[in-house]
Amino acid sequence: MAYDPGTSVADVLAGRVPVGATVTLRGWVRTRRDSKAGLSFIHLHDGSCFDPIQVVAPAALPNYEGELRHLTSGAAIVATGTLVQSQGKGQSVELQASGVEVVGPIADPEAYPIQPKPHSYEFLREVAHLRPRTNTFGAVTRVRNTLAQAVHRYFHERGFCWIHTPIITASDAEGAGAMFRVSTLDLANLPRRPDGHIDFAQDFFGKEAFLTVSGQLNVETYCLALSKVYTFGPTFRAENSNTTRHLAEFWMIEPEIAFADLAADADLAEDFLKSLFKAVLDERGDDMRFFEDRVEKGVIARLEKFATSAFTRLDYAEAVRILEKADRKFEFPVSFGTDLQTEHERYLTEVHCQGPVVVMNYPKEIKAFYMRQNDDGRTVAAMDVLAPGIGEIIGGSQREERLSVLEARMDELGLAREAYGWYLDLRRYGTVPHAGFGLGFERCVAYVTGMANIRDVIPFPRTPGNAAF
RNA sequence: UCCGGCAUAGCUCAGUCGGUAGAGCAAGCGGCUGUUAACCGCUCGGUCGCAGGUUCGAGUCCUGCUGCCGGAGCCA
Repeated sequence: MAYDPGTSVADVLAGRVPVGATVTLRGWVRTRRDSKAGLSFIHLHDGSCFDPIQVVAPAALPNYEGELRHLTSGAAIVATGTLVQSQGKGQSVELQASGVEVVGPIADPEAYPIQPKPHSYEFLREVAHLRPRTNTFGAVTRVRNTLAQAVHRYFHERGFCWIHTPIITASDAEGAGAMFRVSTLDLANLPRRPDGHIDFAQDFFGKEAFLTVSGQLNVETYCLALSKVYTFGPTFRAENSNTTRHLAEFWMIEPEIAFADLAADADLAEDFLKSLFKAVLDERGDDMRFFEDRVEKGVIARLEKFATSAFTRLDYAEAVRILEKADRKFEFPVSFGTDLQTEHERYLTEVHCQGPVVVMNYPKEIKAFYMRQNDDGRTVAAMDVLAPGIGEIIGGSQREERLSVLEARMDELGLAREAYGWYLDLRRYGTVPHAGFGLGFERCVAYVTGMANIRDVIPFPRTPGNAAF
């Protein structure tokens, strides 16, 4: 039998239910106001859209005195009635209730943490199981969902294949950051080899295993068979990072395209980001108006500008020249060969270009081994997409597809070729120029919503010292 | 990890020169009103983060610890 999704508040407020119709709405109480005219106004939300619907509960209802007049924020109710034009201001339609069932009352109203008032984000992180009931977190959640759907839609429509790269990796070839160990060994009684080292041969996988820090190396294998691929899944970094833009567990999107160079990679990044932001502007106008009013003035205009104007593209060397000529003192001096600091990225995006910037062709010394060496011998075909207010949102590169060049670079860096056997095979058998990038999904959500802290755009943030819930 | 800041009622905060605790909101009761961040009155609500120290006396000054927040580094 077909699933009946029922009627949502969004259906009603969007006009998909005619005035005069009888509807049943299910959700949670946001506020209740009483009128001695013999009725109560209950704002009901069900998460389907930003606005709640006003339910008018007449005092004549049998459970009015006993239950409805005592409803407080957070109680779960089922309201049935007639959809009518509102007699009051502030909403066009409302539900004239013929019955309101209290499904889940609030056990102790004084103890219920979510009050109809502004809360600090710090406090709401301590009640992360209840914060999705607030305006802000409802809006963030819907925007996050719209972005996720838009990611898959963008790639699907362009013939990309979604590759499910592993979460657990026993490959010691990642090198993108500190990793979380995965083990079933008894920590209190570790098996030892004769030389005293831990005997990982007795561990679950017969060798050391970790949570992935990136699906890139794995997804390259499918790229060199299916041409256009991407990953979208959780990744893990055990870095002791305590900032507003780092999480120990976050979601990353990593497309990889074959027969493509760095310029194509940058085109993809720009086109992709723009399509995501357009989707949010098209689908979540209600939530974006809230972010505009209460979170960050100007977010909507910023997104619109982002979605319609070309990204500035700069060579790293050119970026360095701009910074050297900048009419401003930096804490960290810039010169060719140094990595760009946060203050430099901010100057480029917020002052010099006043918009997103793609910085390309970095010195090879500050970039990963797999990035393709340019003909100048000192730079690699790497790019970062920098966004005003958030910094690096995308990092990508053309990959080194030439076996001898890749092996030489690995030797230079002291990386053991045996550990990368399957990765090097890709360069032995049918190698092609290919490129890709990684987009931190939460950074994207934070940028779109204007939320200042990445811990507030993921349901249950994991950071050093904190894995509650 | 480094630097800085903060910790007082369920929440957001005030608390002067060191003299034993305050407001708004929430919650409860009442009043008023087609209300909408409602309004008015009353009530309930505190081991001032923890442990020491100085002092006749510490929310206030000092030391240590813990937690949180911001910035930096690492990166997405």
